[in-house]
Amino acid sequence: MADTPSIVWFRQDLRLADQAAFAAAAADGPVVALYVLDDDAPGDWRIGGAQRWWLHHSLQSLGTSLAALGVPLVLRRGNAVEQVARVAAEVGAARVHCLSHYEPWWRDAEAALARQLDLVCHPGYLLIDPDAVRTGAGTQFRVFAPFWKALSAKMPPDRPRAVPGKVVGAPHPPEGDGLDSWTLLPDKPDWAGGFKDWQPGEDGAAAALHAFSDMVVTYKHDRNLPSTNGSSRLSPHLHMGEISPAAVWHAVADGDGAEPFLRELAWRDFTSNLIIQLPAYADTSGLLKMEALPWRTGPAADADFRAWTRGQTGYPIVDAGMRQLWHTGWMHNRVRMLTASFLIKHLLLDWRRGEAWFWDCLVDADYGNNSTNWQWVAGTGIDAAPFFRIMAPLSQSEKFEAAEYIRRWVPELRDLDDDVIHDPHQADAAPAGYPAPIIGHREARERALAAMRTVSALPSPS
DNA sequence: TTTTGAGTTGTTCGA
DNA sequence: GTCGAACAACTCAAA
Repeated sequence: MADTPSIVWFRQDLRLADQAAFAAAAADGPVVALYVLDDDAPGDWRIGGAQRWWLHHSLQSLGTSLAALGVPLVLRRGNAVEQVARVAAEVGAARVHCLSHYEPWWRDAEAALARQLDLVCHPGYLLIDPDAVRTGAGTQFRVFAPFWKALSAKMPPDRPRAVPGKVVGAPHPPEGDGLDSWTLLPDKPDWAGGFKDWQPGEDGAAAALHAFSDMVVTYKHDRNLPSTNGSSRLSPHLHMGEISPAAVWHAVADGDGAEPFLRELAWRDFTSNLIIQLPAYADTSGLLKMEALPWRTGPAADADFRAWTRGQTGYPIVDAGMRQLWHTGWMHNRVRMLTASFLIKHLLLDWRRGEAWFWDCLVDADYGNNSTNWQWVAGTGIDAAPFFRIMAPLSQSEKFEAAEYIRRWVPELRDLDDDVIHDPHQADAAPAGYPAPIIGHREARERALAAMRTVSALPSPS
């Protein structure tokens, strides 16, 4: 064990258990723990408002856990490459350990740092190293089904490792910022009051996994019902790396009926594969000809967008979802599809506007997942859905039994019966305070189909 | 190289 | 009410 310290560079891996970079640094000698808030490198995809709330609490949790081991968490703000290099110079670090991350700005940062110091990138954000899942031709997959087949053949992942038993802090840790000085929490107004059911941090992640492990059996069915608590709600914990996907896999894989959930877990891996192949996927259609779609713009379109963000479209299931998102930083997955489809198809607004809104509002906002899912709904992605798949919000609301969900998030409709709450205007049951539908379903559907046809008729640019 | 089968999550219409 | 067919066209992955 050397006397010179090593740095653990934390990013979306804010945990101590099954954290290969932390374990490696602890084995190397004295440890300096570092987190850098870099708002410039990601450009428009800097951490959004809701996730900043989460980050504050997760860093607080990590800092407490590290302090108990005698290692302060050093906080720096600015260009990540510069800050990591500067701290390495300040403490005379021999080496920097981190987990690999796959957002384009992180891949750039890792490459830049590797040129100027001894950077060791460890696996652990995904179930498996993206390089390890390949087609027969040696390329990375672009279709989920064969990707899943190839990935699951290499499962299970290694058993998660415990927190290292022996950790020594560096004798003279560098100065850092105070967490409060970053003002990650909302102030005026404090819109995070509805976030109180979340428990960010490694302990909260473990508790969420424990709670979910009994529900895996019913996941396949219940996950589609917004009124039912059938989701894992692990997404923000996984995004922040408060728990490893390997730990999640092992907690549920031996139970009955685990496969549907494990497939969802593997989607994180798949979307990381996609953004490695297509780094600009959040900004550019996977199908180039889709860039010619005639999105609505102008004041009327902007007003419709505002109505969508505020949950004032007159479609109860859509409004319930958008309000849940605003109040809790999370939205049920079925409703994410419905609200996204509504923005894109019914309102004919560019999918990137919705993507950016979700990015700012979701505590689980993730570059690969968010872009892949929006492009899937839009039909612009490389895994394009058929253009005629236009979700019908009213029939989906009935099919997936969303009445209680609507009552919870659209209190104006609280007193309506199940048979009218999905479409109160049709039954002439809407109370005065609830807006009329922003557009009729049939009319919207036909407009969307016409718009899609204009690009389908075009030759595909090659 | 060519061929073949398949692709997360749907909706509408008409028999 | 239930059921099957139609809704397009393209790319990917593997044989």
